[in-house]
This record gives sequence, C-alpha cells and structure tokens, in this order.
Amino acid sequence: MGRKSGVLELAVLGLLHQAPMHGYELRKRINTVLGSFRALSYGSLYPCLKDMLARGWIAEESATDRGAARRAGGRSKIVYRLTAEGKERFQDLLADSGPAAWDDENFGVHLAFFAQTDADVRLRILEGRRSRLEERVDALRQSVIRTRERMDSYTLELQRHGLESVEREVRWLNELITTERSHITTEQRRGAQPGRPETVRALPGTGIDKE
Amino acid sequence: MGRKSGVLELAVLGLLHQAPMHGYELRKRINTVLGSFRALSYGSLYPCLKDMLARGWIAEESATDRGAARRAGGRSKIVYRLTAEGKERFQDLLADSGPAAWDDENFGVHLAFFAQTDADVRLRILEGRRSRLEERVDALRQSVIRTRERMDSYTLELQRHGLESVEREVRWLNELITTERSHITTEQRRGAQPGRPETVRALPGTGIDKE
DNA sequence: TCCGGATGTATCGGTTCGATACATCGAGTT
DNA sequence: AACTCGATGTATCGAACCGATACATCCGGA
Repeated sequence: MGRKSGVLELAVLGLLHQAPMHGYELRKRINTVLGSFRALSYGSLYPCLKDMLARGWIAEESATDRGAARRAGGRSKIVYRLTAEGKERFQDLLADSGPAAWDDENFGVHLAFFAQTDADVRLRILEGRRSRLEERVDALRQSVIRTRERMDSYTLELQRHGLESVEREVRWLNELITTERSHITTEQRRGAQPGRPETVRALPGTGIDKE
Repeated sequence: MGRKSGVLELAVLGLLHQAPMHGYELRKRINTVLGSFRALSYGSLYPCLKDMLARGWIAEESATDRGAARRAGGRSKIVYRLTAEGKERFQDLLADSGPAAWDDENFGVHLAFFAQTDADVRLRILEGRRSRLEERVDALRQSVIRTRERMDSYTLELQRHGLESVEREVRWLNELITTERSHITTEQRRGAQPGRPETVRALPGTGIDKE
C-alpha cells in the first residue's frame, strides 16, 4: 500500500516528531518545507498514514474537535502523534547514512531533520551526497563536451544550465560540510556529549534579502 | 493510453524530427539531453510510441537490421520516422506558447527544440516561464521569512537554497531573453523572412570549463 | 444571511516508474 | 573456439503516485 522507498514515511515521522498534527497540515508542511525536493498528494498521504497506523508507529489523538462529530460516523479532525515505536523507527531511518540517503529525494528529507541526528551522521550524509553529485557532474561535463558544436545552441545552453546547477549544489554542500566540521571540532574540544548538539545556529549566509 | 500532458509526445516528435531512430536511442537521448528536466522509462515510452503509431504521427522504417529477424515473430530493431502528420503535429505543439508551456516539464522540452520555432514564440515562452518562476520566488520568499527563526537552521538553509536556485534560474532566463530580443531586432533590420532563423549561435557564456 | 475560501478527510482513475524478462551483438579472455 | 560480460534492443507488469474530485465544516465579509 504505502510501500515506496520510505522517504514519505520519514517525512511524516519527522514532522510528527516536532508536533502532533492533522493530515492536512502534514501535506502543507511537506510541500513548503521540502517543496523543492518532494511534492506529495493526498492520494499518497492518507494510505501512508493508514499503514503507519496499522504498524503502530503513529496513533490517533482523537480530538473530536469542537463537539462537531456526533453526525454520521462520528469522526472528524484526526490528530496524529508519534508512538514510542514511531520515534524509534524515525531515529533508525534518519541514522541511515548509507547510499540510499544520497539520492535526490531522500537527501532533502534527511537534511530537513538534520537537527534531530548526530553530527557524524550528518557529515557522512553530506559527503555521500557530494560524491553522488560529483559523479553526475562528470557525466554531464562529458555530455556537454560531446554534444558541443554538434547541437544547436539552445540544446547546449539547456545542458550547460543543468550542469551549472549541479556544480552550484556541490559548492553549497561544501559550505555545509565545512560548517559541520567546525561544529564537530569545537564540540570535541568542549567535550560535549555526542548525542544531541542543541540546534545549531548561524550557518553561513542565511541572508535571503541581500538582493 | 499514452495520454498524459503531451510533453512526452513532444519530446519524441522533436527527436525524430532530427533523425529517425530506435526506441532505445530515443530513451537515451531524452535522459541526457533533457535529463535535468525530464526522465523517462520504457514503461512510458513504448506505449507512447504505439499510440503515436496508431495515430499516424510516426511510422516504422522496418529495417529488419542485419538479416537477423527470421526467428520467432520476425521483428527486431524498429526504426521510427516522422510522417507528414507527425511534422505538422510537432509544429503545432511546439508553437503553443500558452500557460501550458510555462511549467517545469514542458518548458525544458520546448527549449530543447527552440531552434525549430519562430523567434516570437521563443520570446513568449521565455517570458511566460519567467513570470511563472517569479511567482514561485515570491511564495518562497514569504515562506522563508515566515519560518525564519521559528525553525532550526538546517530547514532554513534547505529552503534558502531552494529559493536561490529559482532566483538563479530567473537570472538565466533574463540572459536568454536579452539575447533573443537582440536576435529579433537584428533580424528585422535585415528584413529576414519570419520563419526559420537558421540555428542561432553564440549564446552568452557557453564556456563550461572556466572553473 | 448567504457566499466564498480555507480547513479537513477520503477515494478513484489513469499515468508513470522501476524492475524485469528476453534476445542479439561485439569485444575481450582464456 | 567457447565463454563471459556489457551494451543494445523490445516489451510488459505490478506497485506507486498524481491530480482531480467529492464531501463536509468553519469563519469572515458583503
């Protein structure tokens, strides 16, 4: 039913880990927060919720809302929350820093919940993602060079733009990795416990309005 | 069957417009040339080809290859080519510069075959695409500002990066538009016929290797 | 008071993906 | 010469997914 690659599950788990909420709210947040990486429709969400419910990862917090549910069936406004198993499952999925976490969809979701993992996991994912993108850059460079001159300039420009986007994302990852490394070293110097380095703040260049 | 939005059809039509080829080759080219915008699996391609065949847009050029087909069934290596109706349909789809051509998937395919259309169509599509992206930029800016401070810096950085990508694409479009406009004016000055401005060359900054 | 839009749950049809099966070919290996 | 291996090539199937839609409630403004 809601089988897929698990990325949807991770997203739901992560959002519910922050606070209990409705399916509606869940969908909205996924589409804004992870918008660039992942879109989601109700046709996927509700079956997925049903699955996770059956597996005991989440539970209904039947709020029944403002007394308006006595009508047919009786159900309305279902608030979901994480169970203990759900939290466990969330940590498991999040801590998977293997190749599965490198690719487009998975990486975005992992990054969105980075604050809930350990620094070394973050670093491994970041570096894995980077190597993945570097492979892609190589392939694209080959492709651009090969078709250069043989194609019209529009096709070329299209490919060139695609290549540049990936190159730029690699540079972005490099910044993140640098920041991450400095966090780790300062952490070790202070002898902090390796578990939850309270929400890291001040990544470089978080100013969107300087243009 | 192969209904969808027509973007797949346009891609196939466009590639066959350049040269007849196999389904296999078709898939490869779509995934490299339009790679960043559109991926395609055989599960979509072959049904689509069957449809277009039935509608008379393409035809088999039963090459039967190197005499190796007498075995079971007798078919192997099917080369497809465009029919007259196919070419017509291709021009129709390509000339559609309406809102349908603004969105992610459609735009990439249109751009890839820009050399086969008129300059004014190109300009309209480019500008439409830009306005579409500008709307998205507005929404994202709102989103970033709204969640700023209320979220951890990773989520914020994720959103910020998404926003920056779109902003950069707008800038890219601006360059393309400028180039396009200059083409139109020089064309008019020379009094060229408004039909096929032979493959435009030398878009700005086509150097990929300067880093 | 009535309308429209946001909130909210849920499903259905159709499209697409990913994996796979099957077969041939050329190149290199032993 | 036989063998393997990867690229080429056609084709399909089940599962996942999207987009549209139906239905209902709530709230604010004309």
